[in-house]
Amino acid sequence: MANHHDAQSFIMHCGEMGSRWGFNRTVGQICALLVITQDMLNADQIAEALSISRGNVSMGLKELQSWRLIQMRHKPGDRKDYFTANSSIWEMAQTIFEERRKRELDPTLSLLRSHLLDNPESQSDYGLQRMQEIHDLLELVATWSNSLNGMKPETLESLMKLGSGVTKMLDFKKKQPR
Amino acid sequence: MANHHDAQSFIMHCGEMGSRWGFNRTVGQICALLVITQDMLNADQIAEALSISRGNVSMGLKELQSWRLIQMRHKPGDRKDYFTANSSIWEMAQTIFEERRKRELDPTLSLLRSHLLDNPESQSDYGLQRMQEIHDLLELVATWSNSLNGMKPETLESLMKLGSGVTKMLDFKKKQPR
DNA sequence: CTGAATTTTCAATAATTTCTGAAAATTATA
DNA sequence: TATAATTTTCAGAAATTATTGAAAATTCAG
Repeated sequence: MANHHDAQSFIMHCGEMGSRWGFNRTVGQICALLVITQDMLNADQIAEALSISRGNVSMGLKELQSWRLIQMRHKPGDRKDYFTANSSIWEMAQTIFEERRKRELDPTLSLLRSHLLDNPESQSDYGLQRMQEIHDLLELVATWSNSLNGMKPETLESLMKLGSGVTKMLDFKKKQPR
Repeated sequence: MANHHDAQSFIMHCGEMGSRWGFNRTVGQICALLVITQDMLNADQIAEALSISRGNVSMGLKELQSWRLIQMRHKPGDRKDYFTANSSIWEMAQTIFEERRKRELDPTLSLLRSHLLDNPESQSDYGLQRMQEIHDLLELVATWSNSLNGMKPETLESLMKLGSGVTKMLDFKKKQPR
């Protein structure tokens, strides 16, 4: 690690942002550390590097595994568990996206679904109408985010690079259907 | 409000989800209440409806205004401030999206930008390389999310309805450049 | 200007979340 | 199997965040 200061400040930043990204400070720090470290690290090394307790590292690693962001490995002749970031940044981003959908959208979607099923006479009620709108929006976002999941990094990248061009593409497509 | 139970359970749900969506319980509840209520409400009515203190309502309303999700209005001959959700569900979703980008992406993007500028010799360092990758990804996501901002609800909707079809469209575009 | 109506602020406290570290559980080695 | 190495758990402590409510500030009608 050439510039220790940069690494350290990046890790601390990820700790501070952690809660905004859906996990806590320690989890953010551990994740950052594993992402910018090439070697595999064991729990003691992580605790040492971040000055946090062994128990906290254990919980953090469990959380990161539940997010499918890190991988456990073993070194021959070493009984310790070693950890490393799971894959490319692209794939990690996709995973985070998917996990967040599960945590932030799906519960609400299922609540709304059941409410709306129980109330077929929704037309009349303003509140239920709004809930229907929210439901439809979330469903669309969920479908769409699902379709991102399957995409290869390259596809995703070229799609994103279109940026605002995507609007133009839409118009283009409309004028020349398949 | 035809079915009081549905409304209440939706509001409570939004309170519980609040923290996952980037605000706290009360803010989630106030937002939900204003979204499914057709009439404008004043702070006392909100406090009453949610059984929370007047002070808490005041802070929650301020927060929601900073998210640009609600609007303050006045009734003739009434000195109280009245509040209502700002716009359509579509537009609210766009706003939330944009605000979250500002809070969850922009700070990291700017940290990374400055680190990478300070270290032109990044090639050699694994950590800096990874930071570069994260930077590029975030920049792409930010650009792309910016392009969503300007879109009309209809455009956004038709884009989303494409769902996974977006991949096919990409291929199509490649084969027939402009 | 005065004072009533209203909103905002903020210190105190309640609630929640995170973290520690020692004990319990697990796993591998001899 | 016994024991040493390692990880996990979880009760309690620490830190953080949310909430209350009373006091301060603001706004406005007369």
